[in-house]
Amino acid sequence: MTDQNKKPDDKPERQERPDKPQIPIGQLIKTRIEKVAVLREKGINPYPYRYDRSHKIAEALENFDKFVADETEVKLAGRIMLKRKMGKAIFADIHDMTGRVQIYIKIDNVGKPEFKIFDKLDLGDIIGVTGTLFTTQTGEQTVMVSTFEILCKSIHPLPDKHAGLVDKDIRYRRRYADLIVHPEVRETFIKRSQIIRSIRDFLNDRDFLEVETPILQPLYGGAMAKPFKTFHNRLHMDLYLRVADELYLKRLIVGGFDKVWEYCKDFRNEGMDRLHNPEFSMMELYWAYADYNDIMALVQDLLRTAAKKLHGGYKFKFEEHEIDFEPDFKQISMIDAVKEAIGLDLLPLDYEQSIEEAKKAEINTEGLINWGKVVEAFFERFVEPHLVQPTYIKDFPQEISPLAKVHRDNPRLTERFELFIAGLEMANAFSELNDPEDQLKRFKDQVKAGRAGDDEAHQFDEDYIRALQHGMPPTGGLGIGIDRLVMLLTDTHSIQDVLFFPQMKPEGQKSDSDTGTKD
RNA sequence: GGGGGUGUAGCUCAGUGGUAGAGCAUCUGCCUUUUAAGCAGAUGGUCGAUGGUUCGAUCCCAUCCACCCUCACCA
Repeated sequence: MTDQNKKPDDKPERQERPDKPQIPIGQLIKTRIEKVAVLREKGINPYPYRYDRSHKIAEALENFDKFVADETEVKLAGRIMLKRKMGKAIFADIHDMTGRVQIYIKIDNVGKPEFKIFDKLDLGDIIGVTGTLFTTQTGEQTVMVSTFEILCKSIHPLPDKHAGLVDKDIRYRRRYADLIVHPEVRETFIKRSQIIRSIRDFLNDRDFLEVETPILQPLYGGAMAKPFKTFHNRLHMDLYLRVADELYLKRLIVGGFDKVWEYCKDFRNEGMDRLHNPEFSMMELYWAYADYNDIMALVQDLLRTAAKKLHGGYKFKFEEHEIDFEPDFKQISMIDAVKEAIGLDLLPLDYEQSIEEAKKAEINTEGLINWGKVVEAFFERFVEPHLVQPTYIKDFPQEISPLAKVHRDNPRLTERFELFIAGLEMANAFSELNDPEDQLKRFKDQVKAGRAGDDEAHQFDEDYIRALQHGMPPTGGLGIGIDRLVMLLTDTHSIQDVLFFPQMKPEGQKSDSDTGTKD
């Protein structure tokens, strides 16, 4: 976290306190540490270097009949999740990334000393087993273990084997434990990876060049948002964590790259809730010689591709909705959408008239400093919550779209659209403003708005104007919120559940007087 | 920021104005095809923190901390 109050040469605070370890060394852990010592005394390394698996668990089970017939010896590895001792035999379940399998250890097969070692193993230990496959009397496919190796001794007990981890706070803080005991959580993140991969493949197929641009920026721009601020000691200057990649990517368009995109983390210093995390993932893309209509077609293609990859088709469930990507995504202008919803045409109104209408509609007019903001407020109030099936809302007012090109049919509007699905804002795109004179004027308007108290107004980026002066071809640009896309496609309600490590406050410390915790 | 809720064993949760309980996990026995294995016994807690009321507080009150839900504001 950056902190404006901190002096530049402050050293980062130490998080851990060695005298007070965060994990209490309870009796359970003590017992396990003693087991580690016992293993070492027996000449067994509890943390060996490698293990040659012959198969993943799922592979062994897929070939079960064949392997039984051939008496194929398999070598599997995984974490012990359940253990059932039957006197001189033990059943256990081991898990790897692909699945689970039951293993069977008999004293007759492994010998008494080895059997005793296995008997002392704990839930959570990682082992490798060698054996053949068979089916038990109750019909379960099982590995008859001939030998086993300890691959990692686990010291910290796992959460309850049935209930798992319930406390959301602990699940996010100890995601490793959450992932061990909740396969469905693992599944969500595998899907996340598949979605990102399908986007990457889609763009590669269309000759978009994947690039990287600065995260630390001397000026922040490309989105209406409050930034995180930090300080570079040697340069002795403030830097900002990017709120968007936009202005750098468009500089690359100026530089002659026709199609560029970046998969990136952006940072916004604003509220946190089920849709917002201070750092989040975006995909931004810029396409020379295209306009926002081309981008609409591209987005529809891209989302269909991702949905098909994940669901095998274009229909899927999200919360109580069935989302359908099959029909062409609906398009409607923001003005028309409001008109359709409440019968009010905002287009012919001037600012004062629009404010009057807003008051009549009981919209809070605080901060609505221009006509564009009023239009947006009407849209958010009366239209946005009802957008379930994919809908392009297009032609945003100019005042709230400082980087978008003026609409070819109406100078009050811009060629900009946002895509809404299931009430979520999924994408934001424009025909990019490439007229340096107009961009200069828009920046000046933003600076004015900033002085008037709009703390999300754009900064004036002189070098960006200079880049546009060199000439940027007509360009269509796009940003897609990846976390929200993953939420949509995995039917997940909260952004924290599609981020491995969502932002959390530091873990609670003992609030006694030994530390100056107040600051 | 407003409203509501929660915080008790490693995990999941009961409970009471007289300093605590269950299931799972752990430890010790018995059990060679079990599967949330079973049976018998045992260990384990400054009951979120600090103050107050009280003879006595885990319980009542106040403050604080953390988390969850929700409204508002923003992406």
